[in-house]
Amino acid sequence: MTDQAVSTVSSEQLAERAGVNAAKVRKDLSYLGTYGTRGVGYAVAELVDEIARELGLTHDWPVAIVGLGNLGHALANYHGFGARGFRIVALVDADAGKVGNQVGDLTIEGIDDLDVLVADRHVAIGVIATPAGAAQEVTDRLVAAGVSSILNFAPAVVTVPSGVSLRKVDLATELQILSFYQQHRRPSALGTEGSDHAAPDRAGVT
Amino acid sequence: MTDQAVSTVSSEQLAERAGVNAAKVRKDLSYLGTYGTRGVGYAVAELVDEIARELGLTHDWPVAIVGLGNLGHALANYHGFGARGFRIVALVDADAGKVGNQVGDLTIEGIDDLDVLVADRHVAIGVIATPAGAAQEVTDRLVAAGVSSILNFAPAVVTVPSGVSLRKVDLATELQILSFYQQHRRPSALGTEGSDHAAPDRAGVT
DNA sequence: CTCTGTGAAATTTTTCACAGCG
DNA sequence: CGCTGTGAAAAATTTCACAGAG
Repeated sequence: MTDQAVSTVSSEQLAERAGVNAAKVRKDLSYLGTYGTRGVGYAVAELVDEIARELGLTHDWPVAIVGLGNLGHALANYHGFGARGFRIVALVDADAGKVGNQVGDLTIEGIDDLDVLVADRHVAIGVIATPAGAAQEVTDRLVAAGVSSILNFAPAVVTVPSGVSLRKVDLATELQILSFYQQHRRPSALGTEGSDHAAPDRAGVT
Repeated sequence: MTDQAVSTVSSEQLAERAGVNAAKVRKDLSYLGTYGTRGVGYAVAELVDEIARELGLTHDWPVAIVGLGNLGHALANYHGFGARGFRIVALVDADAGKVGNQVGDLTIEGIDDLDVLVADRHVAIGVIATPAGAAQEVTDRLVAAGVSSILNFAPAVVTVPSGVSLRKVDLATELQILSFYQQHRRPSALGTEGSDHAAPDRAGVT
């Protein structure tokens, strides 16, 4: 909407785009302390700012990616990160054959440099894109080095100490969820603008 | 647990591994119609079978990946899929320079062959790994060709007709969620076995 | 008039707690 | 005994519905 120079938006419009109830939009935004204008709606620019602030996107979060296989490369090249304030500051791989290779602006570094590099560049978020077998060890090393948020793409369950945030993206799980719906496809479908298992995630707290 | 030849498991044990309450495990499993044995627990093999059946993993779901950039390659090479019954049967890209390239066992095919290929190989699930700009068009073509489930990795919102399942994995969103927790990090952390925003997804219905 | 902000109601989810089976 | 299955209670989320601000 910002791109389209829309200046204000109603809860009804936001609700339609998000596929939810308008009351929910208003209730949720009310928790942000965001004030819309009665009779008008929400100022788009203001709303974007307030949400960015609440999500911590006004801070700068240096990210390190560990594991430069296909997925690691995909993540390293992914433009969406920079656009939302995440700065990739290090690419790390255990394979000596990859160390020294250039990926975009960055050079792949060895896993032995992890400690130094995390400290020097104030890495806040570690992304695990290693094979499953290496995931726990890499996680431990990242945490030991001071990283407090981990995003795990490896198909392995890893555990972290209390106080460290952990999220896991499991590609196969996503397919399983689709498979579940395919399996239970209703004879007559509901919904207006298409189906919607696209709803975002739930999450617990540390 | 199957790998470790564990024969039975209690709701308490499952709950600990999943990071939830034991009563929830029992309640949830009760909806499956799965019967545990009182005083003993659940038979691992039986539970795995019943869950697989419920999720539709006993069926064979042919998958087509569209867009063979880094992410597409990562997905094509990702072993977790086959392990859970998803068979990748086609790789499609619009770039003539990529068509004919081999990735694993498959050869990249042109987007113009999409219709034929979806029909011939009974593709049930389409994975979008294209740039954002191409996502909606590719989705439309997949749907027109008969694909009824879409997993969208492109950083773009796509819409599908009613009756088609859609999920979106947004890599930047995952980072934003971590950033939110980092921002709101409690001075004293809770939880025993580490934090847990690793909780799975919510989902709506078609 | 329109559209927000929000108490209150409705609904859904989660947890408790315990009867009862093996 | 130990652990499931499940009503009932508790908690959380979502929706309703409307007073009131602009």
